[in-house]
Amino acid sequence: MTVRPTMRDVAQAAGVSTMTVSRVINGEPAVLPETAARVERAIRRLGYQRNDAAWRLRRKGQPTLTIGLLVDDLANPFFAALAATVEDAARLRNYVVLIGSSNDSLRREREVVSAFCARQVDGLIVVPVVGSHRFLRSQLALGTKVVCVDRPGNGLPVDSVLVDNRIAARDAVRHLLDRGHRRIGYLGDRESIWTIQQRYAGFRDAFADTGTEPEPELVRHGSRTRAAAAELTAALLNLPHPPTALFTSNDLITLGAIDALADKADRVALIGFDEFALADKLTPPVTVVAQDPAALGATAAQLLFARIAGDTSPVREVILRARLVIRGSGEIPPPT
Amino acid sequence: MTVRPTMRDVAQAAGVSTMTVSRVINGEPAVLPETAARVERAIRRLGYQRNDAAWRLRRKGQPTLTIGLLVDDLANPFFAALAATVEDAARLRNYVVLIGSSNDSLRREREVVSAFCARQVDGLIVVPVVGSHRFLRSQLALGTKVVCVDRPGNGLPVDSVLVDNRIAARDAVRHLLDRGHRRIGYLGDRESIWTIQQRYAGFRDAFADTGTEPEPELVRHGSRTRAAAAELTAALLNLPHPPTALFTSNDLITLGAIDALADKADRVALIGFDEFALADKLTPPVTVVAQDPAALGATAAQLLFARIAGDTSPVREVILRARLVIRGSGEIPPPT
DNA sequence: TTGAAAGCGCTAACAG
DNA sequence: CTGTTAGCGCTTTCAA
Repeated sequence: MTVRPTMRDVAQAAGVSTMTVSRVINGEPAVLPETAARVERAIRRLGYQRNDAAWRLRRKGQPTLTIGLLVDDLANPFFAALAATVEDAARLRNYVVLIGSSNDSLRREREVVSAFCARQVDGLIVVPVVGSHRFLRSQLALGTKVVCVDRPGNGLPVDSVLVDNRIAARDAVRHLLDRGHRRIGYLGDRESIWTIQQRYAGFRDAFADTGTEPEPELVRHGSRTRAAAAELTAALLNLPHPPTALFTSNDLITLGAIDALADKADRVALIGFDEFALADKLTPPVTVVAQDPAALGATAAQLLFARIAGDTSPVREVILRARLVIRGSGEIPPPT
Repeated sequence: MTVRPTMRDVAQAAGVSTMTVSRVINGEPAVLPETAARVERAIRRLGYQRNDAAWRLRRKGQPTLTIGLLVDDLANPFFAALAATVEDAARLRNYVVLIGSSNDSLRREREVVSAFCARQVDGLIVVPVVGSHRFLRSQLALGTKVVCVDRPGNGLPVDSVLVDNRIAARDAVRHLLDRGHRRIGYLGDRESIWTIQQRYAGFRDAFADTGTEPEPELVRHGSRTRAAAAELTAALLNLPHPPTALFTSNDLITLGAIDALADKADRVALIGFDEFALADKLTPPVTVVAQDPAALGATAAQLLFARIAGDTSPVREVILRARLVIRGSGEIPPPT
């Protein structure tokens, strides 16, 4: 609980003025090597460290070399992978990363982003919750750079990095339709989430392309956990006229569906959105729509640091492609 | 790129002194409601936000309400889960979290921790790399609270939260020995990592308990990736006299071993350290030694915030238990 | 109830 | 090469 020594303490100990200490610390050449050595000894002896707050106060406009990253849920491997690449990109540029999870709550998003901004982050990478982002807008006006990732910024004039969720979902469902499935179950997360909306739209698109419509009783929205998804899946499978195939709207829900399928896994087709570890090792191996969270994070970081470096080009929207990884579960034919 | 308005701008706009603005901002009662209202209007109009650096400079000793969290690799689900609970615990206390990965490099650990300390974090939760932590020690002296998690602090006088790796590994290997296995392969991560050392020691303990020793040719250290682990596993399986069982020292390595086992999975027993998603869905389901990363994170956060709040009790070491989750792969008998 | 002056720890600008 | 002065944006102290 020692008091941090100040520059004055160092100056006194070295018998010089604070200016000289400042010069030594900032590596300015105009100091006699002998003096510099004396100062450095004093610094070491006292364990002096520059007071960052005072430094930034004086040399203002200096970046804090800190960015904020707000994801939906850090415990989700998808966001963890995204966060890890952002952190990598940041460290390469001598930046550190403040991290937070919104858990899909606008209130929490606002709280966390405000806390980040109070610490004067130079930029923010945000997986935005649906809703109004007035507070983000005011931060933008103050010069904080913002990039949205995974979901668009809902009217916010900022760069964003997205995945072609709708097309990828459509292609996946078309893959099932092509194999003769008609009764395809849809298992979705909360409808308020943009990516989920897109994937559901793609699900409907695939049907529309064939001039048909999904069976309403096979569409289940709103499962937020693996267990909830398992329950909804079980309910679908227990229908008098159950689905012959399932499309699940994210990794957690895919896991829940797998839980519920159990010994029916080789009879009901399944395509899940999101790659997950060991998908290739299950029986049958699981066909998925694979996104690349690392690419999302890396691209977002690249855009953000370009803006921080002064890039003032028009707002960009980068769309990354997801790809269908065919493994077996999606190729199970409907019963004849 | 607007310049942030200062308190003086607000004071000017409201026709008062900066002191009055300061009082309004800090909610001091001694301000005429009418004046306060005028000031508040000006604040809103200019989009004023208090300059945190200046504030902390003046009211010194104020906490930054920021902690740093350094894990080995954020992309690893184990550390992601740990990080998520730390972040939760922090937010409950109005704290934000700076995050970083060391990737098992002492240099990176030092760089990241230094960067955190330069931002005056109130505390650090660290998964320490092996080696000397002199720089951490100097931070400790300056009053920064530190808690080590997952691995001990190597002589650092700080609280730590660990898992009984050695005992858990011994029990797992004993489980294999009890079922008649003698040729048990060991697949390890880098030996420099404390947890890995402990698990290897437990592996040897189990043999020692039966008065035997592991087969040296079946022990392979140093695989740092899933692919490397798969290669080493394949090499073991291709020996003239291959192992009848495998013990893998963490999740990544377990996955690699599973890759390599492929169609031999129902003939070679396997117990892996670390739980992983879908372990129960593989064929055969995988017996694991399960740790609880959320409990590690929560406990570490609890200890850290207690210290930050002024707890000066003697250094504590909390040991959490890992437990053997029996699923099938670990119960495959040796060929007769 | 409000304001003026001083100073937190540091550095820019100028002297010497 | 080194020191002095002033002031970053804010709050403390004291006076009005």
